[in-house]
Amino acid sequence: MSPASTIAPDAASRAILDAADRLFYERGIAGVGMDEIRDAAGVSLRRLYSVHPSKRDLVSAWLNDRHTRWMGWFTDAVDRHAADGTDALVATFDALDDWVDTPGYRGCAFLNSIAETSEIDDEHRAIVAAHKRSLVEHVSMLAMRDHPGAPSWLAPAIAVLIDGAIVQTAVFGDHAPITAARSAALHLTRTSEHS
Amino acid sequence: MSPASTIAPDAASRAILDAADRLFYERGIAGVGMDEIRDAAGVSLRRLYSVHPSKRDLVSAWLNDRHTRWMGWFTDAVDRHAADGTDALVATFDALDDWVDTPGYRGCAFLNSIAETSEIDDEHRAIVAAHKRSLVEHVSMLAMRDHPGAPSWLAPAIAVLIDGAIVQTAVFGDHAPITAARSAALHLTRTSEHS
DNA sequence: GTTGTGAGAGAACGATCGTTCTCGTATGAT
DNA sequence: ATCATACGAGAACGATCGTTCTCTCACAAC
Repeated sequence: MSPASTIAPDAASRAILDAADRLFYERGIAGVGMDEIRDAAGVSLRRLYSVHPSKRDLVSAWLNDRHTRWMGWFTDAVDRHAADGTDALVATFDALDDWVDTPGYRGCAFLNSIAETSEIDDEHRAIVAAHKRSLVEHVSMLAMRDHPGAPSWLAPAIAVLIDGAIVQTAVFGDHAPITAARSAALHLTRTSEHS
Repeated sequence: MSPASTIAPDAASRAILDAADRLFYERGIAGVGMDEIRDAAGVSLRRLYSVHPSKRDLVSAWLNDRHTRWMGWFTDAVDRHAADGTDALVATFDALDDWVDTPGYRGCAFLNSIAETSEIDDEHRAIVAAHKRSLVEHVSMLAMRDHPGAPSWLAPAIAVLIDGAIVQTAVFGDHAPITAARSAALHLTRTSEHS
């Protein structure tokens, strides 16, 4: 049987990362074999290993790729929800509301990935910590822009509410934690200035 | 070589659950083999399987056991920190502060366990959801007792802050998220009555 | 046309791990 | 004392999976 046509290198890379994203996110890293990534990406195992020499490497590449895509989506979604005058810090929870409705929602891929990392995998942990730091920094930027007089704990507290809402919605399967977090954020942004 | 003396059944059960708790929590469920549980518990594989017919069963038993022990510790720690007049809802973060200093802290064992569960494991998910519901209910009880006039979103928002603080401290490795969450909780409990 | 290179298909290998089986022995009943 | 049962020790089995290897063919250069 003749081999299937070879895909262009960059298209193959994209297909691999897309397959990794879908499978790793929905079933966990340990729950997906390289064979399944190969099948879903439509590449050969040989090609897969030539692009990512190990599963660890593939996971790192996936996390980095997802980081840029998720942060892009998040900042856009917050801007969109803040466009009608909603406070940007409060709008972060409207963005989360959209996300949770996505089919296959399973919480935060980054938190999930370190939770299942047995022993210490410094590389993956570092990527996850950088991602979360990114999130906290974006929230801080919004807070400094819209609430310059707010206490210094406001932005990190909003970030804590965001992560808490993400994990609780994954556990409970409903929007209630986001709704409660949004109410708290609304209250905090309205009453914490100059305190 | 003569076999080691057989341990009494209930002592063996306790040793198995203690070993499972230490190993599963520190290295993840998939990262620990039944052989290691056997070694750490000091029982034979035969006995281990006679008490828990499968690893799944052992994980369920471990989660249930940890649930009762963790909730007992948590409620006690909150009471202890609230004894000096600190608001009970705020004291939850003082309790978390103690926990995070524990050597080997790796965040919430329940959240970690569902994060690494590939596919859908309904049994474990149900235990985790029940645990988190328990936590939310305890916080609600404290809120109704000490802040009867508070809005209905206060207790679930505090619970979101608790879970967010737990996961962020695990990611960042410092107390900052707990400190910020505590400040937010303090502000919320002081200003949200009757609103 | 010949030849060399790169890659697809998928078998194979080695390690890990959940689970079961075998064997030998200690213990308790008769 | 004999025998049956229970159980510890640990080998063995089977499945899974990350990784590599082999075989083959397409295609480009000369």
